[in-house]
Amino acid sequence: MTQHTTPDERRPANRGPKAAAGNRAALVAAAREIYAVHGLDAPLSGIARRAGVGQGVLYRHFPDRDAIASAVLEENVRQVEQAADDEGATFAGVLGVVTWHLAQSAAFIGLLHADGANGRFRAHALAGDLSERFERSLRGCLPDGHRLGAADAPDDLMLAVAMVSGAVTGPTPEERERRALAAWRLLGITVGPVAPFKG
Amino acid sequence: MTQHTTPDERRPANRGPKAAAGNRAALVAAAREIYAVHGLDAPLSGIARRAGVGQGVLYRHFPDRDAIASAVLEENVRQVEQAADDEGATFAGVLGVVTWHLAQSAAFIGLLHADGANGRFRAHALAGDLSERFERSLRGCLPDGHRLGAADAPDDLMLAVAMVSGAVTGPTPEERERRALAAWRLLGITVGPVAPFKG
Amino acid sequence: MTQHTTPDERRPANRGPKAAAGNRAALVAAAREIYAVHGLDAPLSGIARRAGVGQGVLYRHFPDRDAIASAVLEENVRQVEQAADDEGATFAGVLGVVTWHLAQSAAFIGLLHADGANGRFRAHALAGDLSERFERSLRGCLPDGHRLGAADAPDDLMLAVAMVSGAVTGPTPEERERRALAAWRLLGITVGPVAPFKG
Amino acid sequence: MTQHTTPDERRPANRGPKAAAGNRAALVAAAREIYAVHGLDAPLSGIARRAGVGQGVLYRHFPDRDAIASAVLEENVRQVEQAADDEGATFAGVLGVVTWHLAQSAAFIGLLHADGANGRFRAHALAGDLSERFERSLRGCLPDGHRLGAADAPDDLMLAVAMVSGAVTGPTPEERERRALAAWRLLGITVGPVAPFKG
DNA sequence: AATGAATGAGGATTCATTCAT
DNA sequence: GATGAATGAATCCTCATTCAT
Repeated sequence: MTQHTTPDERRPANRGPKAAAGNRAALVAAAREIYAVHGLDAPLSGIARRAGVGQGVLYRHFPDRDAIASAVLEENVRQVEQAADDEGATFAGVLGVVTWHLAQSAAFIGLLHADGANGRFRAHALAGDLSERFERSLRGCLPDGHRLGAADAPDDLMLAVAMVSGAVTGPTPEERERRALAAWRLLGITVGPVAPFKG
Repeated sequence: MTQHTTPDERRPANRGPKAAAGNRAALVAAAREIYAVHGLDAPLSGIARRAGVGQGVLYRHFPDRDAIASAVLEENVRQVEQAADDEGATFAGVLGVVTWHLAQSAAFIGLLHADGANGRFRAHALAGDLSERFERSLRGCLPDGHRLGAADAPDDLMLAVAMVSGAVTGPTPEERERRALAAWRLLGITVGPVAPFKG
Repeated sequence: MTQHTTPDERRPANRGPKAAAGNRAALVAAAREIYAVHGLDAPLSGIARRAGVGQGVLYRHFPDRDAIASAVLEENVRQVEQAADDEGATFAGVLGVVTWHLAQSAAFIGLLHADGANGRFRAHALAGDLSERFERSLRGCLPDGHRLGAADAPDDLMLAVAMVSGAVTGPTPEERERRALAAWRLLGITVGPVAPFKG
Repeated sequence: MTQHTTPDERRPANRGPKAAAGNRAALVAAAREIYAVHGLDAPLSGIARRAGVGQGVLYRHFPDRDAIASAVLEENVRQVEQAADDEGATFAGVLGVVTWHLAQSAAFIGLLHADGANGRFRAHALAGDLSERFERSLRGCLPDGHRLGAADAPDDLMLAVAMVSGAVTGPTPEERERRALAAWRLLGITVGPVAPFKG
């Protein structure tokens, strides 16, 4: 046994290396959509198909299942960071951005507090890194004296996010947003306008 | 000298109909343990193996994947019902039982507000039924004027449970209990002793 | 994502557990033939196909690639053991049996001195065991004073076998037998009739 | 200010035609090392990577898998030829060179008597050519009356080489050399110093 | 009623080979 | 000429599900 391929006939066109960046973006976008519908365990082949690329391209860009999930999450976290770094950023404002992402992407945050306990996501370096970046951004705009900033309960901030995130279910972004807002309200936390961060 | 044609190796003995009930229980127990370790997507074969029965028995008792998950959940819900029906039951007391189950079984509740949005559990009749029974029990001991019983926010009760449940992560029951209690505290809800219901 | 099967239509008949032993034998036979043609790296799927069973059956009987290779080899080794254990067995006679197996199965012996150095066969417990059994049988009928039994060169016996085995190439059993006999002759070792062991 | 449209990221520099010969040599060297570790079935991509060139370069120089293997072998054969052509060359001396190559490169010789029977190397023109050159060199210094030069057994020479080669296994060159020498000894053939040919 | 083997579709992953740049 | 991304077929392996015994 030496090989196993059959180059065969004609190929559907090799769009060349130029396509690399575009392919990566397409894969992340596809993954986001697939995750929204099928969850994090969705077949990778479906992601490649939706992105319109071959299976191999997916593996070239993302060596394993977690890599692509992290890439999806990374985009969310970056938006939150930008919102938090923005001049005049307020805690409520940033929470609005967070809430928007929660509503858009069922997978978001779920990843952040993933612990592998139930075998889902083997928290690895990147996930941990993202989680820290997310927390740092949020904590950065926490006003003095805010109840989530109590010195003797340092976990409360992320716990609250986890609670809201855990309550976010529903088939549509609208329904998820509604539930997220209700959850923040139950916690007595004020949230700004729910919207993506626009520079 | 029982049969003289094909001794047929040796079967582990067909323990007869009497074993049926025992098998069912063994399967549910096995499923609970497997779920705790491997999550809800664990191979069904592993459940049968741990229960010490053949694959066929699993299918005899539970037609599909959800059926066994529901059976596991059913036991949890029944305990909550019993706690709620108990004489002198208090809301805080029942929440203590709920919290105990949350801490024990990562799967619990997660199932209750599963909506299929993330592809996990195709909410079907049984799950819906369990959810209703759970909610009815809880609401039944909600004292007048409790903040989770506001007439204009009927969803708040289950939303709060979902929030706490969503925050419950961690490798050990102890850690999960700790987080659950912290979550109830953040919500300002008083919880009684965390323990299983003992008739 | 929960499942991934589509039981679909009608199945090609489940021949039932009775087929188990037959299937195992068919797999070993198929593997032997496939190995002869395509080498040890031949696709496992081909073995299953030739045996007329599903892929899963192969994996049920043989957990990994080495397991089936060992099973093939085991049959060869057993014949050699029987030949050696036979009353009136002579060294030359046993070598005749060994030579017959060498000529029949290109894979045989190759496995015995596999060392994984070139990444082929990860010598594992079973392979080691087979190798020992083979050597023990051979050494058992080595006459006193035979040049392969020199006390100060204990490796010579297996080395000689490896040399002959290494020289055995060729498309047909006849050609391989011819070369094997020529090799023994070069070594100055007398070999009995080349034939399988018949009890 | 060389081009102003698409700077096109940054290519690792096209080192121009002059690099071609160097690339070829690097590929052969890389292949030799890879083969030693991973065997002849090692991924071609690994060879290109180790050589520090793109995949395309490999295909430019070597149209197929066998081509590169042959190129590796060619270097070995050339050394043997040089040793044989050297003034005052002796059969034992050339065998020393052969033995050195056997010990260094597990792949060597294995290729020479490859016959495709075991699916490894589809003996093709080049391999056949190399085999002939190798045999011619060896036979050229065979002294009259040497037992490997018997007129009625013309195959004995290459058969002996194949036998020794087949016995050469082991993780280190030292171990392989030890076994090779033991094999020659069993054959009663005298071998000169084991070393590469130095002009 | 239980057992556990068989089935085979599905998903993961690897790599030989092509080809735009 | 070189680069290395893209392609996708092939293979591996797992499991849900059926069913002979």
